[in-house]
Amino acid sequence: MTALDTALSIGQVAERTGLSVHTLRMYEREGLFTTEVRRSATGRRVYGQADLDWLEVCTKLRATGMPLQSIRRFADLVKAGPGNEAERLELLREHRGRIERQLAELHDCLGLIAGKVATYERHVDAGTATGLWTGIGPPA
Amino acid sequence: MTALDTALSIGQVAERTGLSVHTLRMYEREGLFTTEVRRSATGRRVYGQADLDWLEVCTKLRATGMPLQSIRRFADLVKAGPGNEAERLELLREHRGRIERQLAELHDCLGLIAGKVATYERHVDAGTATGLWTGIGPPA
DNA sequence: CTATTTCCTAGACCGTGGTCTAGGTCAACG
DNA sequence: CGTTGACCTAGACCACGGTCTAGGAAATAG
Repeated sequence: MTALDTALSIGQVAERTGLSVHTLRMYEREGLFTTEVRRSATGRRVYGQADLDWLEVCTKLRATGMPLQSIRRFADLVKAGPGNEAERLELLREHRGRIERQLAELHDCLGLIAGKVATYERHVDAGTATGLWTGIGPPA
Repeated sequence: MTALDTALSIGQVAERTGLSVHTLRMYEREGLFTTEVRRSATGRRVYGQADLDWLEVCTKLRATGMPLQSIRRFADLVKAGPGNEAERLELLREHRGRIERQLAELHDCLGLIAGKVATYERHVDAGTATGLWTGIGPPA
C-alpha cells in the first residue's frame, strides 16, 4: 500500500501522470476531480494518493476516447456522494462497450493495413511493385 | 469484381463511405486523393471505383488515428508514381506498429474499466456500494 | 540575502478535423 | 417550361483538448 498521507506538488503529479501542469490545472477548472484539490497555506495545490488514483482512471478514460465532458459527468456523480452507484455503473458499462467496439474496429483496420504491408513486402522484395495503386495491379 | 466504369456523384460517394460531401471536398482540397478527381463537362466531381477503394483505406487510416497530414504524405508518394514503394511500405509498417500499440493500450484500459464495472456490479447488487470512491473503500 | 525555480490566476492562443453558409450553376422531374 | 434538388467555390465558423503568456508570489538553493 502507498502512504495515505502522500502530499505532492503539481509538478510532481505532472511527472508521475505524464500530464502537463497546465493540463492538470485545466482538468481542475473543468471540474474533472472527484474532490476539491487540497491547497497549502499559501494556496498551492497539494495532491494526495486518491488524486493520483483518480487521475490514472482519467488518463485511461481519455486514452480510450472518452471526452472530458463525460469524465466530468462521472466525476459529478462521485462528488454527489453515495446513492447513485447504479448510474455510475451504467456509464462505465457504456464506456466498456465503446472500448470493445473500438477494439473490434481497430482489429479490423489492422487487418487491412497489415494486408497492404504484406502486399508491398512481396512486391518490393520481388521488384514488381510498379503496379500498386496505379490502376494496373490489384488494389489489395 | 465491381464494374471498372463506376461513375458516382459526390452524394453517392458520401452515402457509400459515410463521409459527408463537405468532408469529401475538404479531403480533396487537402490533397488526400492519389489521383485528380475526375470532373464532368460541367465541373461536377465524378468518382470511380479506385476512388472508393482509396477512400476505404483513408477511413481505416483515420479510424486508427492517422492524421490527415500523414495520409497526404502517403498519397503524395502514390501520386509521385512508381519508384518509392519501399518508402510507402515503411510508412505502412510504422502505422501498423502504432495500431498494434493502440490495441495493447486499449486492451489495458479495458482491463481497468472492466474491473471497475465488476466492482460496482458486486457492490450495487449487494447494496454495499457506499464506500466506493469516497476514501473508505478500496479504490479498485 | 539573492537568485532561481516552482507555483499562482486569468485569459489568450493553437492545431485538428470537420461543418456550414452564401451565392450561384446545373440536372431532372412533371 | 418552371421548380426542386444536387452540385459548385470560397471562406467563415465550430468543438475539442490542450498549450502558453503575463504578471506576480512563495519556496528553495547557494
